[in-house]
Amino acid sequence: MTASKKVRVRFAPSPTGYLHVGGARTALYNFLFAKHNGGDFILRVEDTDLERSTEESMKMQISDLKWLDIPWVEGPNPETFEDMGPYGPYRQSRRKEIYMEHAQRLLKEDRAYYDFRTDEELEALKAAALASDPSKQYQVEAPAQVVSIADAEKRLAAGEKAAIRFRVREKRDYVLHDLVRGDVTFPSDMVGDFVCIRSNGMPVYNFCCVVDDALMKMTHIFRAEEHLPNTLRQMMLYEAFGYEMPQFGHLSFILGPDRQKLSKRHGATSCNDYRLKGYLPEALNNFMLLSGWSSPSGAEIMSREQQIAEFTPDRFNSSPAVFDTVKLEWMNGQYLRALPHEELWKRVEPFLRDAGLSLPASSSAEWRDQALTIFKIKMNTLADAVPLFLPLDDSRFAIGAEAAETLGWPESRAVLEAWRGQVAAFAGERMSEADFDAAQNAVKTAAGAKGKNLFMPIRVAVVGVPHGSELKMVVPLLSKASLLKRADAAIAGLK
RNA sequence: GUUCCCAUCGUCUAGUGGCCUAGGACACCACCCUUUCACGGUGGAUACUGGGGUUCAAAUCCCCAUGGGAACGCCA
Repeated sequence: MTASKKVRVRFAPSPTGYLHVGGARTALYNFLFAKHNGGDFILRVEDTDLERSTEESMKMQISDLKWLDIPWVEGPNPETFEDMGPYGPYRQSRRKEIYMEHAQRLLKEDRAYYDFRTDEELEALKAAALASDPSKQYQVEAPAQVVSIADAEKRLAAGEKAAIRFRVREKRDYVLHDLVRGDVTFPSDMVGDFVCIRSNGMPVYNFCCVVDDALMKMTHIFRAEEHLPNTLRQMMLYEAFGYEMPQFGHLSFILGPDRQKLSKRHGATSCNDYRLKGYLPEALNNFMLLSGWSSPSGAEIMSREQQIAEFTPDRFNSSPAVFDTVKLEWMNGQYLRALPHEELWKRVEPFLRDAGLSLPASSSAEWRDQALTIFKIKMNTLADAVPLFLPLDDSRFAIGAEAAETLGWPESRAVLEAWRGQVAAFAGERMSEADFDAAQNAVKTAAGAKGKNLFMPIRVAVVGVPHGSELKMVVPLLSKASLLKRADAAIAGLK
């Protein structure tokens, strides 16, 4: 009673596509809960749906979990995908014998029975029941004469198919002490005799879930709210097996802006989508953490350590949360700007490479540092780096359409020509900030322009557009030859 | 239809009977910083779904209504 067991929690996705943000949040919560309590976080693959589960999906989800830095100590090895841990196998498709043994147990104790009825027969029963009393919810019941185990085995051996159904016996209330919702009372007649093993021999979700959670010694189950009504069946199963129930906590949904459950038609919903869009896993984690849970300290941006330290289930919010991508973007910008530049470059670089940018000067650490200093201010996602770095690629440089107005100003010609002259006269390879200031002053005097009439044309002659980062910061990133070519292009664009 | 869950600014949320003329964050607006755009800073506008109770006192407890959602599968 007093000696508390080691906390064991799991994330149990079904591998039918990418990892969804809702699933990722569930994984995160379980992981943080385990860490907070010095327990273990386990990954179990629920692939009993042969139709939809694929090996490929499992690997994608594992990859997403790795990207999010949510590691598990038992489950498929993240590299080899082979089971690791003492309670395996961790894929339900490989645990069939275990489920069958449990089903046999239920059969012997008359808590379950073989059901040879066809779908059509069951349908007819339902229709008849509804016809006699339409106000009552129809539930499947055992036939008056259940086939004996011995007879059933003979018929099975002869090739007939039967499902194994759990027998819901007495009518009474079941009360679940939910960690998120408090006490929830389910009347037992909310469900009929439900299938444990399909006639094709595959066990069904609620059955596997109980067997696995019990055998894998789970102490707590945090899962999505949609499973709440399932819990009644699971409670019945725990009771029939005599297994101790873990503590449950049913998390509220993540919704789209239309307050419908977040789904593909809302756009980006998988972690992979966000990875591709240039979101940082730290930011996505932090954001998911805060939709459905709040920090007792009121913190918003939280380190992993702080998250673990503060994570307790009494902070769950029982109402659903709309996934606010605008706030996620803000948060990503916060994380991104806080990254050391070497690290930020490592993350930005693949996006620049994928965009086909050629930036020879980026081999210099100093150049990278300078470029990130000025560009990260304008970035919220890693992908935002592409249009920012693009003008630095000589082969991609072009005078943008937004430059037309600036190039039409009367003093622009004088400014551009003076600027070109300054660049041409410059003796070094790259201007420093001071060099640029001096050159700009000279242009100011020569062309008699000041304010935006001065620097906007120059900016056009540097990056191709009139708005952007501070010139004295950008100019040192470009070579003299490059600046010269650009000035020529701008002059050619004059009215 | 039956059962279950949920209900505070546009959004994420704080709030567990008096500290609430309801706090924070994003977004929005204004101003400051800034020779542009951003970043940053300061300030502002905006919410307890409705109705009944309980109580000296209710965003907080109870009931009803309304609205939203889920489950009711040999899907998970």
